[in-house]
Amino acid sequence: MLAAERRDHLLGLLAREGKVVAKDVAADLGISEDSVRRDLRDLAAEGLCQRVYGGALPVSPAVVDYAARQSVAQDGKRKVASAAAALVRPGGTLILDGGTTALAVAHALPRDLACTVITHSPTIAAALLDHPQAELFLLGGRIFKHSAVACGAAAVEAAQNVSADLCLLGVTGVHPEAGLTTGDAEEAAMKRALAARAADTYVLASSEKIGTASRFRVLPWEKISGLITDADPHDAVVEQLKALGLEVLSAN
Amino acid sequence: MLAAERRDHLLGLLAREGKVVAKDVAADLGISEDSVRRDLRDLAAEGLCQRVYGGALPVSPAVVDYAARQSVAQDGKRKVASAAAALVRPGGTLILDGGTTALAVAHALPRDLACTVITHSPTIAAALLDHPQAELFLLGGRIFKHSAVACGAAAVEAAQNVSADLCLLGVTGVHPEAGLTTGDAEEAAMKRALAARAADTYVLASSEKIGTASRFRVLPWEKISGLITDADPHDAVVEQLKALGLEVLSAN
DNA sequence: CCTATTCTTGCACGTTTCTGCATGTATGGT
DNA sequence: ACCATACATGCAGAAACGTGCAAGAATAGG
Repeated sequence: MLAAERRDHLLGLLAREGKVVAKDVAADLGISEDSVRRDLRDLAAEGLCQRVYGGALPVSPAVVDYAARQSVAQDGKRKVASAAAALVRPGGTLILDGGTTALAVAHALPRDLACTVITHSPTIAAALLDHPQAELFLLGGRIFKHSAVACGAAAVEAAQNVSADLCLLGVTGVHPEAGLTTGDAEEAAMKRALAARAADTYVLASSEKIGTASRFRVLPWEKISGLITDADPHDAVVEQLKALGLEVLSAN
Repeated sequence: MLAAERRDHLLGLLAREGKVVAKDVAADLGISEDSVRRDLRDLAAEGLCQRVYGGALPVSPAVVDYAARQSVAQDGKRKVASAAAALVRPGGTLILDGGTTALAVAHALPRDLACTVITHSPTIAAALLDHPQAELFLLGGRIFKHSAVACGAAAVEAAQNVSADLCLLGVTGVHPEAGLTTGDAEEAAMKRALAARAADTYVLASSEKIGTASRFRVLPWEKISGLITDADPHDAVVEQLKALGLEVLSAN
């Protein structure tokens, strides 16, 4: 029995029966309950199920679909996400960008944290629906399919009407010379609009983004408060960034 | 029996029957009354029910509506949804309301239909992400957790800037005298705003909604083009609606 | 091809959480 | 005022949980 088989089996059960009981599955498949629990824990960490005492329940289909397609669960992203989640203060207002790293942040937020979350990503909004204390505000606009977020003039305009303590921004490239970059001009504009509405802006970038550049500049270094990454603090590029005066928070 | 299942069962009872009697539930599920009381206490602490001597009552129509919608996923909605999906013309613009019936419509739309979909539901937006030919426009605003849609002043305002050929509206009650109703005032206002922006508005109502009324009026009969339901066309209430001049499309 | 390392899996242990019962108290009806 | 029922609390057994550990499998490196 391969681990991937177990995972599929569990996801199948969740889809077909709406629940999974750890004990039953263990008996059915002839494996230990510990393995089932471990699998469920991992699936829950990826946002593919909701862990409950005794087993697990499905999360909303939209979230599952999306999370299954993207690999939210890469270790680097998870580390960055929990470091970022630690910056969110109870009662504060948070602007959360789209993208898988930001989605990981949403999953890393404590379930009963009382805060306001502003986002242009329907996926992130869906992921936070079960946070009873969280106030959600969705920025509307034309949906860009490849990144599944609202962008464009309407979204940027909607962003003008909010303000927040903290903005967590995902980018696809962090390069000492090219700066913070992303692959789409509309997305870059949207990120700029979001960052402009927060007192502090931190950029999330798992290690593979460090030292790379995409096509469109998002922001100059001066506009951001810091960078959160799991890259080695003594990495050459990271050292360069620090030399530019950038605060680098290590997520490890 | 998982704790979460008991919770769902209780919420379902609250929604369907409007009350829960601790003793009866304990007998039905074969668990102790103490467990039921504990669950009800927890639900009340989360604001999902109102604890009374001997059991519990629903706290607000909106919550009840949502819990009920969560628990049911029946055939009727699918029938209504595919009948509604057939109204959508290629190249057209569709306003899709939130709610599970509307979500079913989203799933019923052909995968490569070229059309523009405007919605205030992040869930529906997420469901349509894999329709490559569909243009999506999301109306933003404060997210109402109970129904997982954007409502409130910002959302209504955003709706003013769109227009469409067709609006498909879900409601929780269709009653000859009370009209089209739903459980939450903000949702009702949002639905009104959506309907006002479309040339044609059709109301989706699976059979169990027919003849029932919720607390808030959405629209008068004159404002809608027709009703799509899987109820028996010779049902007494349906006949009454037809007598009012309403076009009733049978989904079967 | 062999060895070292990492990963996975199941087991054992201590800890936490749940659940039903028993007791005493509070509530509502008669 | 009385009684039946519902309630809160404490308790104990059971179930589920997390963690550390060791044996085996898979992988990487020589």
